[in-house]
Amino acid sequence: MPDTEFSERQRASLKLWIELLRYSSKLEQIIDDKLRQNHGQNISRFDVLSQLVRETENGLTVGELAGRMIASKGNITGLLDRMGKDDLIKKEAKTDDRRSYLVHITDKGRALFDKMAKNNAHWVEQALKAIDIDHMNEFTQFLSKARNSLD
Amino acid sequence: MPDTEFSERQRASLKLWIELLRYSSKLEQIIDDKLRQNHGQNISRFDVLSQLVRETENGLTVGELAGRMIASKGNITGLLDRMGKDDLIKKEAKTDDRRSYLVHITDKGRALFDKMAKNNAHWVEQALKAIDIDHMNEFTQFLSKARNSLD
DNA sequence: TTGATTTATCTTATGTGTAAACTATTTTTG
DNA sequence: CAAAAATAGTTTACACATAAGATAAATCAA
Repeated sequence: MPDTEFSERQRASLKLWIELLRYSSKLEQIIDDKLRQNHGQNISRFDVLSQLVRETENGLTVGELAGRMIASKGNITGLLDRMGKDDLIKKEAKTDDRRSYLVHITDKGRALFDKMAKNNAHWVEQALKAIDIDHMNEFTQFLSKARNSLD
Repeated sequence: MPDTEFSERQRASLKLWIELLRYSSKLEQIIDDKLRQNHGQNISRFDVLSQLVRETENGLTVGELAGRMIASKGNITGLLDRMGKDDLIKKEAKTDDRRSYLVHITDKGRALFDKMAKNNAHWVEQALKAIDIDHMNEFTQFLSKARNSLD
């Protein structure tokens, strides 16, 4: 992208955008690799489990689950099918709305999630070890505000 | 993820990680949608073209191109095949190393890229309009340092 | 120089993401 | 109430990502 055609503000925006892409995709790659190698799962599956584990009693409908997922919402049907085959989640028909299904985490899914969450916390901490804790908190706040202004 | 099991540093790391995932995936989604709707391309294809446009004279080998890509490197063969069918890039056999291929951008690819880059700069600027320019630059520097420490 | 190793890329199989069309059900509207 | 619209989820087709293994060419080592 030849810089000369753009305004100062556009140049700064593009630089930030590219750095953000670079950093987040590298970080995501690191964590995704760890999850795959150590647990045979990826970030999407971890995301599904972490949403369901908070709603152990009631479960979530497919739509609610999709809405809460961070990374992606695409092909949730297929993702849940595969996770169902692995006995990590289960779906049950909803009685009051027969279009809808409730998704629950299984005991196996919960046990796996507990291990993954523990390891993940360690890997994330390692990946961010060069950043001091005050900068981390400041950065987190900044990102949260920036995200709200995206809508 | 129940917070109570983790140290303060782990909690801060996890929060930052999740905010970063949320923000960057939302931003990526916005830009990806724009590229798809307006140009029928996605970020990976934009990434390929932006790498090739800098090397118009000599082109890049498949491996060099994969190494420079920001988002992903997976299945570059298939991606280049599809982009070749759309006449956006072309591959030629390398004479001095017959295992290798040089990838070039075509005139059509360059014309498309110029339009995409212009629009993209506008969309990125819009998406980041809530952040003042000093914060952007500060944030960019921070990310750049943080990324270097990931290795 | 020959054989072993490395390198560059491709192939294959499978998992995952995107979009559009479709089915079944529920809700809204007249 | 009946027709129309909205909603929940699936299906299909295709694009793209990941990983393992294959192939061919280049390089290294004995």
